[in-house]
Amino acid sequence: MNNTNLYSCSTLTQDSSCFELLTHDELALIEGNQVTLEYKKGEIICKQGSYASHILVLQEGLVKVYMEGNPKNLILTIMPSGQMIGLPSLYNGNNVFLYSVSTYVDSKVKMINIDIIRQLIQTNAGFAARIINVLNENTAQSYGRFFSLMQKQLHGRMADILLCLSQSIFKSKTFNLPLSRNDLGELTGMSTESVIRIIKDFKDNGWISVSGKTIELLNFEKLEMISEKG
Amino acid sequence: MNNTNLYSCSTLTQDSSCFELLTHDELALIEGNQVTLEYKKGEIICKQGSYASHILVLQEGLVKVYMEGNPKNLILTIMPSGQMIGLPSLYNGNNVFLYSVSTYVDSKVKMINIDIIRQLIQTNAGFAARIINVLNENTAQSYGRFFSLMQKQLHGRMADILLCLSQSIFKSKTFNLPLSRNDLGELTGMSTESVIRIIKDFKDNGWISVSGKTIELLNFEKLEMISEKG
DNA sequence: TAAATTTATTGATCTATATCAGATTTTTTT
DNA sequence: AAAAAAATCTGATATAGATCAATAAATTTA
Repeated sequence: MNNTNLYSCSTLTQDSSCFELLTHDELALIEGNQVTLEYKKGEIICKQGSYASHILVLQEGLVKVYMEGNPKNLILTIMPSGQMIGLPSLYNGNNVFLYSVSTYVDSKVKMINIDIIRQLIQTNAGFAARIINVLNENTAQSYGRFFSLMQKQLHGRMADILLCLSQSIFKSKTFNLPLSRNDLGELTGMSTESVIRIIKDFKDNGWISVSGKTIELLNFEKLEMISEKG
Repeated sequence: MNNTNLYSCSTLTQDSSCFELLTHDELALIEGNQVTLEYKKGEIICKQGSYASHILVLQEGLVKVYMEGNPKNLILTIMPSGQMIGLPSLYNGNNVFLYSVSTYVDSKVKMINIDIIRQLIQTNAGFAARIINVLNENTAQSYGRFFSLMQKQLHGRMADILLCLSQSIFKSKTFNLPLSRNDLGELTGMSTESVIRIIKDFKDNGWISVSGKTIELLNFEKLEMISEKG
């Protein structure tokens, strides 16, 4: 079975492609019912449980999408720019955000009135089809993570996340990671201490190198093997 | 936060409501590109990784939707009749089933050509909107389960599943459960032995009664408390 | 620049839950 | 109905990974 999607921490598509199919008038409708806001690093863009009046489009930045738990949260996904956030709230049953979203770096977010999006879905089938694609890509990604978190042990889960960060988010084998060890724990479902021990272990084995916030993947094959074996 | 959705093992909506919005011609198109098959208890309806040529509509029966793992599978959801299965494969990136589906009881499944569904989505925006609703309901459900499995201990997870089976699937506090202890383990992410021990524990405390395949929930408040506390 | 706070790290200990092995019971097959 | 196979149950043991506690390093604030 093709495993490439299975360790994803994020999706790949630039979701703004949804808007390509809109007419001039429809785009104008969106422009008239939208605000673009700037958020500083660490700020909360939307809060789980709050009324979802808008769909978010991340124009610039990097955010985490997470469910709030006590004492630990669960990070569902990391999203780079281009992604749409909050689509599950289109469903009338969840007129509330299923998750919270906060920024890792300074970010720019376009917030589009959710009723306008609902209206466009009802009138422009091509647009609706694109939205379905985005939702399905997210579903595929989240099942992959679900499986990874439920069935693999710490090393496999950490390998999954490192590979995904490299391949899907930063698209480079070296990247500057604005996540804390605690965040990595909430992403991989392990304690902060375990994150530290496993990263140290990968480092001691020469599979990655770490200096400050910069991580470099030195041995992809080995990491993929660890991901595979669980 | 409202927690009622969070322990769901399944969704609630009768998804066939999607088809209400189709015209006579569109329904005829579906009828012409569909087969209805009967499956015996325990048979596999679709296999993870196989080419997804059809969307499934469960007409009668009860199935499990699961990801195959070694040595244990992960049951994503239990689906009663009325539900559509395989929608994530509408996304061109996954023209393959993300999961396997097999029956718990004799079942009847309508299999609709996936290209016809794709076509209807492109031409009938109301239909597309209904599909989006179904996808979003599934997403809400799967995030709830994700959270439950990742953050709760055995007792909380078992309470979640029992409450969900009672409320969403069987809609009765007494139900005949065609799942084995092993299946319950794959649903709650625990070993078969742990399933047995926790059920025994619930029984010894008088919160449920078990005889043969029949389970009765005797103390909802207590089970909800256990689900809440994790 | 110093003080305060947050984050990262390490080692020691603990515990929830898996694993294993064997005994019953139930179901299926012959 | 007997035999075989599968599922359930129980107790004993093992272990992956959490938790705890204390230190060190890095940020932030004053």
